[in-house]
Amino acid sequence: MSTPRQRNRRGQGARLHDDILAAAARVLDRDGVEGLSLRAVARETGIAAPSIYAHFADRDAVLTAVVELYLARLLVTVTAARDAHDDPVDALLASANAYARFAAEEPAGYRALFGRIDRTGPPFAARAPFGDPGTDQRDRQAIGLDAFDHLVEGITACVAAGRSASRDPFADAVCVWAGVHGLVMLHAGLADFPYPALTETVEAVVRRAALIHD
Amino acid sequence: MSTPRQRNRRGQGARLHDDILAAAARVLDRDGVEGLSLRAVARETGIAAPSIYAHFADRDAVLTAVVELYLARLLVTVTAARDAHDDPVDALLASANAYARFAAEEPAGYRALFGRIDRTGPPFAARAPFGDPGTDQRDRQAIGLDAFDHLVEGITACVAAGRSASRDPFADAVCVWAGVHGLVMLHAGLADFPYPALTETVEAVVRRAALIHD
DNA sequence: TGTACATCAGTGAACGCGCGTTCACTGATGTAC
DNA sequence: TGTACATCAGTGAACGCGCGTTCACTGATGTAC
Repeated sequence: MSTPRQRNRRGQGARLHDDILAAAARVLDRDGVEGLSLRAVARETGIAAPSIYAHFADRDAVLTAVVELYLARLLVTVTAARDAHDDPVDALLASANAYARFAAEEPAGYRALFGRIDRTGPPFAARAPFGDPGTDQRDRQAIGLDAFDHLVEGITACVAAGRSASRDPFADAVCVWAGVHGLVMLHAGLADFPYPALTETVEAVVRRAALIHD
Repeated sequence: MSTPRQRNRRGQGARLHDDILAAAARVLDRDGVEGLSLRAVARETGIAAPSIYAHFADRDAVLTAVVELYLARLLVTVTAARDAHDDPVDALLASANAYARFAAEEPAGYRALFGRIDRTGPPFAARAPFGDPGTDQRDRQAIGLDAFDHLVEGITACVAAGRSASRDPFADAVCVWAGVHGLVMLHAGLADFPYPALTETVEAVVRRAALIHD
């Protein structure tokens, strides 16, 4: 951003927060997580680097916020795709495809998501697979976990409809997730490979991993 | 490495090459690809940073060499696991498990492998799926591609033995690879999750993706 | 056997860079009287 | 309506750091005579 921004009016300072976030998302998408420096974000936003500190504690806070934003958008996309179908198999396939397409469109964000979750707290391990939504502190991992719970429920719904032979929806959800995640990561990390079409491959992976029949 | 090394005798300078490589592999394993700086490698080796330039052109060359070493070791491991079985299904499952275990043991190396291949030339796209071993220039990607060809052949062997319903071993090999890759990457990126046992999950993923029956 | 010398393995100091972060500041905007 | 002032949004210069890389060098090892 070479055009210098004009300063916000009084009381509108919070706007810069969102501008920084949007700029950071662009930087992440363009240069990857290792290119996401405070100075790069400041350049992209069109401000001086120290201005960021009025809105984010440090570089890490910016990265965390970008990843949270990405995760929230991903979740909305997947949920919308799922809710567009009544048939549980269609819903499962549609959400998997939405997930894969979203991740494939912004691979750097997707990679950052998993790189980030890595370094944070215990809540994943602390929660039992289906456990305890009472003491749920709604942080990023909990949101991510909810998404996984949705996947488990999606497979369970297929079983209930007589369309899946799964006898352990949790374990099979791990297989589905691994397949889709792996597909996305392969495409992102190894772009020059004669892959079959993404959509068809996602469908095959999900059908097989989730033991869909008929 | 706080103990200063004693210099090699004349004619033995090439030893440092291997020492640097081994030290770089340790650094990669410990600090990840972003921690693999020339100075960190020099510290780990017990030499001054400029000494590296006698053996590697630049930082990138060190990283490339480490990744090549990693890939070569991975290939040996997988091939050995495969060759220990006569039954084609057993061979397929064993090689997938060897792959996954190796990757899970050195996740930073595995990640670096895919991060590296990314940024290099066209040979993956240039080669047709089964094409043209005549003009094969044997570089790193070609080696990686060979590994993928082995996977395709493994599935083909299962089909020939009447143990797989695959009608497109290439496409199904992509599914298998994605599943195993995804599993490894999930474990590496999101360690705090109540995964089922890795070996069982790998086996389920491979059986389903490769359409193994009986 | 002794000595002068070439070679080789490796070093220490220095460079310029981009980074995260701090600090004291500036100048426009709104408000109290 | 005018003016003094507080507040707010944002800046510019500077810090110390680790980095990749360069350069001229050192000192042990082997070799020619």
